[in-house]
Amino acid sequence: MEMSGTAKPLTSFLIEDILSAKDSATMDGECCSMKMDRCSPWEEESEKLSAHAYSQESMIGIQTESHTSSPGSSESSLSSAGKQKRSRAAFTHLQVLELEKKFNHQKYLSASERAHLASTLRLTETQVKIWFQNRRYKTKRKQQSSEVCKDVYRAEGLGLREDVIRSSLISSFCKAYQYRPYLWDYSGAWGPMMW
DNA sequence: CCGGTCAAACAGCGTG
DNA sequence: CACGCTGTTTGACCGG
Repeated sequence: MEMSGTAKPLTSFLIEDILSAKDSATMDGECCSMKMDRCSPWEEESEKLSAHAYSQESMIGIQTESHTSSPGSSESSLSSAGKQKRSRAAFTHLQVLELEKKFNHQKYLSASERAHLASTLRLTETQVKIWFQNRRYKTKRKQQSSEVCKDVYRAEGLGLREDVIRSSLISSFCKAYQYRPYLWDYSGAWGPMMW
């Protein structure tokens, strides 16, 4: 497995900038206990996202202690109590944004980069690892499906024009990401590539 | 309320 | 053993 491992730590200054500006007020107070799914600093700005992030009240608080960054041990707390419900943490706007930025820079992280990113974002290393794993898989699937789409549309029998193809792709993209505005933010990878 | 969609977490397997 | 890939499960959101 080749790790790129050479990209500059673009994340750090961005995070520190934003955290120092926005975060110190909100995040340190009620979230110092580090329920990671409760620590969105964007609460007042994005009702949808915060609703998503904070609706975890009803969920079993399995994951809340998990960012002591001992990967594998704390996160899979299904085991501990036998059969607790799996908790599904909703990462904050900021966390996803920075993960996306990092991902656009490099698709693979070395262990040290992952640890650094995890601590910067106040996630566990496992969460970062899984996020990158899922992200790579999603990117791959999206590429594959968009290629299939193009192939289908380019089939001569259909006789569809380029603008029809484009608007179709755009509309599906819009639909897919209407609730995740942060995903519009990046300029790399498969963003422009799709059209 | 229901079905579709997204995404975090997980399981299973392969690789070095 | 750690990590990756792939597919699945699960929980939350949205629109109809």
